[in-house]
Amino acid sequence: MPKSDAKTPRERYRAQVRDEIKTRAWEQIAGAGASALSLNAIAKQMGMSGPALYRYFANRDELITELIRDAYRSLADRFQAAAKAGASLSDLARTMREWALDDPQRYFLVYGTPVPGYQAPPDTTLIASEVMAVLLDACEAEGVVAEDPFQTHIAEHRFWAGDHSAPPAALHQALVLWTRLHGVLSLELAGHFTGMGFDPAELYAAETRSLTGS
Amino acid sequence: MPKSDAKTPRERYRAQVRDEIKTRAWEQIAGAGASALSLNAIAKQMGMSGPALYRYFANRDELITELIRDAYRSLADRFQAAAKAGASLSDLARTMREWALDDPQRYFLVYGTPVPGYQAPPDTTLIASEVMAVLLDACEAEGVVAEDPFQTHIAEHRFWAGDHSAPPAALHQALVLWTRLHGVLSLELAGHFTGMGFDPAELYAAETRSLTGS
DNA sequence: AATGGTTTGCTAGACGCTATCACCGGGGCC
DNA sequence: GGCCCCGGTGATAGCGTCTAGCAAACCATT
Repeated sequence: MPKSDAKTPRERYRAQVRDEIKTRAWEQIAGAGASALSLNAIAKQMGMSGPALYRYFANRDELITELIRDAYRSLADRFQAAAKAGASLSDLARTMREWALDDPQRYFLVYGTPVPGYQAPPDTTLIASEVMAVLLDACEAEGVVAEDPFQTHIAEHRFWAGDHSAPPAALHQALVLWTRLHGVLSLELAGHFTGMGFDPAELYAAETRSLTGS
Repeated sequence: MPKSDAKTPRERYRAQVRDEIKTRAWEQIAGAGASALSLNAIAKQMGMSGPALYRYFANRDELITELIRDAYRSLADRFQAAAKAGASLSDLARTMREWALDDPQRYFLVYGTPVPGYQAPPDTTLIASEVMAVLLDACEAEGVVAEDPFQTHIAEHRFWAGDHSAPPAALHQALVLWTRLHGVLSLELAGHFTGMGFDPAELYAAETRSLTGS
């Protein structure tokens, strides 16, 4: 985490301040959502006055973009760590849910409502493909999705899978895993299940079973 | 749509102005998202000056809440109309997607990232249960979900289904239909499929098939 | 037709936010 | 030591929500 590659002491200090700004930003976001992020408030919390922050981040968008990048990165890291530890498909599903529940606002920063004008920087889509690669590996190993006409379509449009060797059924399985888990998670985190009475974890587990054969 | 139940001409004018405000609000939201909604800008567009709007809506939150209510209502209306026309499960799924694609920001207003502090007014959850009731009817008629331990859990927590007579498997089917469709839709509308190459409609159709048996 | 209360819209302004400017002071570097 | 640049400050502009106070229009009643 320190990432202090020891260049000039100047740059170390700079990186340290940037990190603290991001930490405070996460605290604010966790409390009131990304839309309520106030650079002024962060500066005041850190004991310095408004414009000083702009020495470290050009504007609000750049800070948020950085936070999004970090969020993506943390998801990819967890996935790759799980994969390295020999995680099964249902382990990956569990990992996904734990990551989401750890910090719902972080989840929403990645998968939530986009700002119409906003364009994700290319490196985040690259990180997203790392996540997808882990999923593809696992699906190739233990996929159980049924045959479907969609698989002929996906076989002809497998650009997004890069040079991964997974068969069409595995591509289908990875997409479906992604969308189904996201469907349950996002509705749960958005609070659409509150007051309905059942346990979202059970539904999530059921969806996981439907994709792994228990 | 007019809803002009002819009371005093005063109230008719008032309702008319409120409607125009909401119309402009929808235009703004469609263009730049709900977070960019500016009451000032709406007022200027309508040829009146800022604070005059506050004669019609107490504050920004009240306006947005009203928009959310309208959005919910439009979804419920479409679903009930489809049901009255004898729609099948896959017809309902198609209805859902059309409603979402009609106005993505309207979809996000209902199902998107929530503001942490915000509490939905009770009548919106009531409208949500209308939607669910239509889904339950259809699932009871032609559900095909596999047996799963989740169904014993949902049988003991069927509070959300009200006094609907659907068996546990149908409850399960309705939930899964909802979450799976939402999973594909929200990722599609948020742009997470752009650049991947395949057609989201095909994936949506595949998910629909997985829940209706072609 | 005149009157009085209500409703509506206006301007002025308080306050917070992002963002940018010119202007210092102190620490690193030769 | 002397230079310079980096990081900080206050001032300022612009936009946002929202309150307060005032003039005019409206409506119902007498």
